[in-house]
Amino acid sequence: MNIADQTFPAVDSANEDRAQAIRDQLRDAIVDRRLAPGTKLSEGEVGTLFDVSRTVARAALQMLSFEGLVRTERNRGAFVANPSPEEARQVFASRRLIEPGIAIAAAGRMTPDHVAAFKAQLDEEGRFIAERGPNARRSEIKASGDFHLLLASVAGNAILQRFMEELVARSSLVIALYGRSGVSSCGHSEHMNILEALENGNSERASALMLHHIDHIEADLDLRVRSGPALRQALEF
Amino acid sequence: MNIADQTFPAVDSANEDRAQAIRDQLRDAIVDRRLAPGTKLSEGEVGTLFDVSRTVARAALQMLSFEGLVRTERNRGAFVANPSPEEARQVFASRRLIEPGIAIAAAGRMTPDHVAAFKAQLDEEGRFIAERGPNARRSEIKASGDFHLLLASVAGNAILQRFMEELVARSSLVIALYGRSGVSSCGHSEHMNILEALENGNSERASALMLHHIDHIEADLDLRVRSGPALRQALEF
DNA sequence: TCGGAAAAGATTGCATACGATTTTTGCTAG
DNA sequence: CTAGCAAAAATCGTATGCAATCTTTTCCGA
Repeated sequence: MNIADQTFPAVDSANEDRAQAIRDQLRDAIVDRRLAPGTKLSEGEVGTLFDVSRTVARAALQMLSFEGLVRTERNRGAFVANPSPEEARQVFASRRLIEPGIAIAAAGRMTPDHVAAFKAQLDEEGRFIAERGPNARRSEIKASGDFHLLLASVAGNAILQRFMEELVARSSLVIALYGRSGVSSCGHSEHMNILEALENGNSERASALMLHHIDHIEADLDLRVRSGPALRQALEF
Repeated sequence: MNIADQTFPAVDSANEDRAQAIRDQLRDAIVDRRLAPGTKLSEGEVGTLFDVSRTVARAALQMLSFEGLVRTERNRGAFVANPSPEEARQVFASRRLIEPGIAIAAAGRMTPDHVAAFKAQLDEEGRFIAERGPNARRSEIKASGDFHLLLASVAGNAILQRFMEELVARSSLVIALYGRSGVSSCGHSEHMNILEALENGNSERASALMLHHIDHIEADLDLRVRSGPALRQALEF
């Protein structure tokens, strides 16, 4: 897949930082799997696509590199990250550590508005599952991640929220690379159970359900190294 | 305090990214409190000090801004971060969530080499506590943070390790702003207790001790807003 | 035909230049 | 002497240019 095959909506929020807007667009594209792992993101190309100079494009790529979504090699350029199985395990180990705690924090802060937001989120999730086709599948993965991000925002800790954004984005990459298939519908019902526990203020149950949920997501991955890892890395795929 | 009052050793690791080297130097200076919260870090000044162009200096400042050590305002510049009490609470809430888990992971991976490294680390910590003067106090805070970073490295999760680096650095800022005084010697003995539990492979105890340790550090802070928060912010101090 | 070296091309790293925005300075009127 | 405004200085945001490095192509000899 080539980045030039993609189209990006114009960057509208003019007053804000342009680099940040470009980063957001690219991140969405990566998380949505419109940009496959390993895709080269050259500064010039990104700059041309978004109609900015290489300076700005470079800044956007640097941000993505900090988030672990892009890997940069000196004098070679930036590529959509290609997480190794080990990295994948670490992503999920981090989530197992953090998300149950986030669920507990969120359980203590749920308002009716929050509940409504979750319900809307889960509705959308359900719609995408009902649909078929690769496009719906992408949206489904995205929506599934958004549930976790919504939870993090309710928890009210900006630092953890930012970290979760990174972990969810990287999880999406990992699932793209190592996912088998039929996890998502199962994940949907788990999300609903978690919301139920949150509504009831049952933080312990929400936390436990979250832990199992993460385990289930990871269990759906096939983290065995496929060919020789050296070969795989040499071929950059 | 003015950044120009500081001196920075020359950037030696030539082949590596210069921006990264500058970031490391600046981070050390911030964590060591040689650069006080609120200090302006202008691109030009940083560039001149390290003998690079503004382009490189800007990249270094952008990195620090991602780590939360520097706050940048559009068209105004970069300043050493001035975390609010709320931010401070979030930093420690994050640490309470993560570090006990890191202690458990580390307990299962301790080798004799690790134990030796910890002993050396604690020795150094003890030396700085024995010394007096503001310089020793700085080193003491730094060494105390290094204990937590060493633990994170033993835990073997690169993602969590990077996150801990951020949290420890931000904690140092918070302590600079809101710390009372006599925590560190107490912290030293707690570190030794944690190491003992780690050596014995008693992960539960290490985890519990870590949690209490973080509570103690936070309890030593005075997070009441001093004057009107708006005024304080307006004065940028 | 194949292997390898050299040249051409592409891309990054970095410095510098210029317009835009903010901050400071200095002057004038009250 | 102070308030307010205008000009000057400083600083940032961004584009662009050049050298260094990497990649690809070309060409030549075996």
